[in-house]
Amino acid sequence: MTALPSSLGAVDPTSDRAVFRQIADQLREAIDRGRFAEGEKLPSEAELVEHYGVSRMTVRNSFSMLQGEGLVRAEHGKGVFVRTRPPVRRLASDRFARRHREQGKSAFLVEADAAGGYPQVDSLEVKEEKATRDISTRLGGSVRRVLVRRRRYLLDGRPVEFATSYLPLDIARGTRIAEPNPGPGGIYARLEELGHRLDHFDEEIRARMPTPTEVKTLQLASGVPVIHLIRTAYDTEKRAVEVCDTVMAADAYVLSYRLPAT
Amino acid sequence: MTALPSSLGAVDPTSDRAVFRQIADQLREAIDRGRFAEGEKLPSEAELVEHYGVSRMTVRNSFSMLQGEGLVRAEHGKGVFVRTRPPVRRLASDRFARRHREQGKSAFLVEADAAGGYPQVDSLEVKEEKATRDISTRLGGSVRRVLVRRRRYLLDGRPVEFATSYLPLDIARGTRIAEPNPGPGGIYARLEELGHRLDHFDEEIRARMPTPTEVKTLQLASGVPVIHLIRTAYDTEKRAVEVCDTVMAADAYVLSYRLPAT
DNA sequence: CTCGCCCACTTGTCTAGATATCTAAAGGAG
DNA sequence: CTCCTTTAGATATCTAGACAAGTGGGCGAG
Repeated sequence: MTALPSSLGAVDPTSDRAVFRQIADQLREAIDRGRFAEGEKLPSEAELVEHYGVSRMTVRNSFSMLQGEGLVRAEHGKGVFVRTRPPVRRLASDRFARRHREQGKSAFLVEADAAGGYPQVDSLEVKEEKATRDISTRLGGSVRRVLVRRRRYLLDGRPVEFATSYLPLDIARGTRIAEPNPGPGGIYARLEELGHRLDHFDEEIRARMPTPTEVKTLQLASGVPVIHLIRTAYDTEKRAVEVCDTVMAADAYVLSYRLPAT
Repeated sequence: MTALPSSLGAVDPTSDRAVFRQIADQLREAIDRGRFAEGEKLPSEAELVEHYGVSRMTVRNSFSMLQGEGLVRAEHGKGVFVRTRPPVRRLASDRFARRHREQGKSAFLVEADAAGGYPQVDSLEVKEEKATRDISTRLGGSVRRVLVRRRRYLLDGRPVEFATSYLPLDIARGTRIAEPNPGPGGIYARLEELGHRLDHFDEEIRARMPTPTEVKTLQLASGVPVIHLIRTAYDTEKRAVEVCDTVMAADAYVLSYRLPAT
């Protein structure tokens, strides 16, 4: 029973609750109560082994619980730290409003400015592909090949969002939309110039754990889910002119919508 | 190298990638390819130990990775199974439309009917409490005490959502809203009868891993995040008349919004 | 003083067990 | 036939230790 800086309690080996859960409970509560501040290092495995008189695997099991809950982050060779919350991006439902496009800014830049962060876009890829069944359905059902635009957004150097846009070839081929940089106001501005006046967007939102690919692309810590948003843009002719599939680091986003009560 | 039903490959102990990751990769790919169907049992730990020639902890480590990704679910004494996706509830942005209230149905029942499931509401609790700073701010800043309505929603017997509504006392006290069953059309219908004609709702959406309490309340499997939705209802006088804090099992929901392009 | 090596400390990975508990099916008592 | 017990097989928990690998500070060579 060494004197740990936080003076954690003891565990009851005869309890129904597994020892590693009891240890996790105590650490969780200490974090919640602020005994360990954001970014602060927790006691090392060796210290907890000695304090609780348990095996190292038991302590590691506790840490892995807390990691799964997104409470802590382990750094090889350094220690286990209380996770810090990154600055969040607030996505308002008016982010695609025409008035923003007319100022020549893309939705991402508008948001980043508001949040005061430093925005970047990378891994830009533009090409033609065969549409999946799902994308084809969302685009109206008769679309076979599509123009695909992939890009990753970073805020203050940290990747936060990975987006893929799909557009019917008869609309996008040979236009500025098929170029890496579509120009001021983004592809929505170009669509309107091409005569597709936008009417509304449908957004579908899911949340789930990331795939290993997404963990790499978004550099996600364990215990951080992703928000999966699929947006379909419709023009005033009721035609679906774009599907945008977006995967966002859930700890970096708050989505915000306004619904009429009528 | 026993003949496993799925004939998984071998691992390379000299590889940079940890053995338990390689095993997890192979199982993940087998699941993705449909070699193991939804709900199907994976090979037991003992079988994989023999197949790969590794220790049991290594296999368990692989399983725990897949569990964290929400891909599989372990059942004590039975085995490890590919997770089945529950029926999802699609929450449309018109779910609070007046026309639904006027039919005397609450939003949850309207949705459940559409999905063909069997809806239930339980752990109903109605009482007065001191407002937290956050709730007070959302209700306009000057509210000290609030009426609190807590309830849990179940679909086909499975808990899917836990919601807490906060209403200013000067609006709700002594009305039908303060009773466990607020009557046809729910509390929004009562608010309108009380002269608070609803104008719009603001919704804030986050996704994160559940707290231990939420895991219990929603009976969440590991690797399932929650969607945290905070809705504020405004009447035509621009007054916030209700804040509803909702935690949903993310694997049971798809949220859907329609945004005007203007 | 600076650079590079070494060392202490940390987490990551893996082994080889032991015991507990849960499940489901088989078998025996009534 | 029904009900209880047994048993095999499954996961859950825990121990004790080993080696690998990343981090950062100290120290000695130059």
